[in-house]
Amino acid sequence: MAALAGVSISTASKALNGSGRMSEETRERVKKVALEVGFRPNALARGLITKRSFTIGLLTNDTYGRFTLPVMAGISEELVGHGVSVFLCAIEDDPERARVHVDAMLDKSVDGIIASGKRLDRQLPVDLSGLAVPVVYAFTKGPVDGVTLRSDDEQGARLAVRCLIDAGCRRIVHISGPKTFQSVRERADAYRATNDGPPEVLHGVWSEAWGHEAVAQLWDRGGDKPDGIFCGNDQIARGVVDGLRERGVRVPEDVAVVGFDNWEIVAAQTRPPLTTVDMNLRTLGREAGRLILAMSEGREVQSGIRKLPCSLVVRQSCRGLEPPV
Amino acid sequence: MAALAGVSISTASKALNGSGRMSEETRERVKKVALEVGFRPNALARGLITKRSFTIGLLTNDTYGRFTLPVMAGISEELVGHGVSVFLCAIEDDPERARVHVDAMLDKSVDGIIASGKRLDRQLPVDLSGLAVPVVYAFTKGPVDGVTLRSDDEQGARLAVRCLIDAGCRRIVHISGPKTFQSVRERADAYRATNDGPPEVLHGVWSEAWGHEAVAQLWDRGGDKPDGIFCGNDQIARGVVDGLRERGVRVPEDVAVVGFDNWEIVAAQTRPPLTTVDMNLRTLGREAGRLILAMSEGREVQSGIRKLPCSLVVRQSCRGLEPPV
DNA sequence: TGAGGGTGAGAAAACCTTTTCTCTAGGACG
DNA sequence: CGTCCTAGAGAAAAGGTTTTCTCACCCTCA
Repeated sequence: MAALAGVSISTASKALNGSGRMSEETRERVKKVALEVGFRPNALARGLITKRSFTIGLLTNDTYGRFTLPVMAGISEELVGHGVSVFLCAIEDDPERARVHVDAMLDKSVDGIIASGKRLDRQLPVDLSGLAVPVVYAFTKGPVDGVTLRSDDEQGARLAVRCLIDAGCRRIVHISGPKTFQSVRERADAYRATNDGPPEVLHGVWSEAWGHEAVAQLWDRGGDKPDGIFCGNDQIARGVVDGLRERGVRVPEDVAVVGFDNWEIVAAQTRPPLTTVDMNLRTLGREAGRLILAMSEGREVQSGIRKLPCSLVVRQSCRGLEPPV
Repeated sequence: MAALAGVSISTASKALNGSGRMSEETRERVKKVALEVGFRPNALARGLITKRSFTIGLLTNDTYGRFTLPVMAGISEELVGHGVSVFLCAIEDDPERARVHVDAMLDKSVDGIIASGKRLDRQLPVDLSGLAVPVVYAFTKGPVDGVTLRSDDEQGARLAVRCLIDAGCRRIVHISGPKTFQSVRERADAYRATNDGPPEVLHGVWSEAWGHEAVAQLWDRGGDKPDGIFCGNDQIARGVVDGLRERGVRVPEDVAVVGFDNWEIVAAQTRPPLTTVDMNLRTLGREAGRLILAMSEGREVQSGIRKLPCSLVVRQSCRGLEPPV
């Protein structure tokens, strides 16, 4: 113990924590010695008395980590500087597993829990309200009186449609996922509100195959072909782009395409690479971290839903405004 | 405190932990009361005295989580039943960040650290040897005297090549990633050893584009065309399959293709879906969990490298043996 | 009947901090 | 010269467990 190097345990503690009263000289001396011997206060003992463990839990049902991973990165980024570590608990959609994980976290007196998921309109299969610790819902549905963070899908969709319009598209079609998803409806609504031309929305599943098929539907029927396609996610967009290429339709010259999600592995590998909407999940994670920290420190945080803006990542499938010559 | 319901604190503790001496009746009574009042022993206090925090840290530099996520799932799956929670620390490749995370974990007295990564031949940018806690290296390079877990890439590659041979391929080419990767060399060696026909290995980068280009190289030159292609990973395989389809070559009828990684999002969405080698990372994670648990409990674990077998996931790009009629 | 042994259970120490309280000097002030 | 105040630092309690020690009691055996 660093106290061996001059002072009592209590004085040492106060010196290191900047509390208590003592001469500046004593304080400095203690700090110096602590540094020299590499003193590490035991977080368990500290937590026992301060009631703060500098630990939070992240609960998610997103198996692929497509959404959770960026969120996690943001949280961690925000919190590690405050000495807070994050428990990651992947509960598939199993209430039992969720319960076990939550119990384990509670046992460890986490300072807070962040619930995260893969859908904005589904709750995790576990009830987190009424827990003794604060909870933030990030990219998953929370209770009405909870603190919820989500992406602004309408704004993101507007971004996408505007990009197509700016690229000169006159007839834009929206190919999206199942209508049962709230985000699908929101994006479609924003599409309808932003689009100048005749609106047309095709619903299917979240797969490349559906993108293909949708293109087939559009091109095999008579009548006008679209010159711009706004896709509900990047997988669909990839299917669409592949489908178009196979038909000899050039992207973006003949038809411009915009995706949604900015899932690198899909968006960047598409030929041509996808222009797509990024939900800024990392930023969302940072914000979640900031909020849970505030709440765990007892600061009051306003409940309700916060929508964080999306941004557009311009690659080659839609270039938007031509650069001024 | 549950002790209010009958006995002293010490007796209660002993009753719940199955230690100490007391009548069976007392023990049962305490347990019953504890259950009724939902007694939760404080893990901090317990950890303070037992020197076990029931907490381990997972350190990874795998940003996409492609490898880490299954490993993590396995670890968690194995450990949650023992009441152990997992800190996930994503350090890009930043030694400074790694240091901070490791310090945070050490402060929290983790019972062990599992180091994980995205390459079998690269160490994490932080030195974990000489730490007071046990360390297991899972899917990343560890020190020679460390406990290391990895996939058996040679065996996996043999599986792939055999599948092609069984499908009747006479001329199999191996299209893989950069020669600087140890796994690339191992897979290539296994390919050469298993393949009957003339060996041909093409090295490039880990991308679909390279798969395309490799197909172009093979088909645009004169001479025999391969009838089987073993790819270094699924992204290359996807590029290859797409390239073949665009040339009107049928998969698997004309050319059978096998990938590596079983990265669902790529393998399952390819047309046709990829037959590919799965490294069983979840199992690897479970094993890592089992080992770190053993080590944290003081049980001796033999150091060295353990290779875990891969398995073949048969989809449609190579069907292997035709089913007996 | 008394000694010795075994059984059941509680007391208390220990784990490592933080925090509050107490104590000692020394200085200012009356 | 005595009193009061303050600065500086240590003593001790508290936090919730586990674990070792101790104690009381009853039973057995001589």
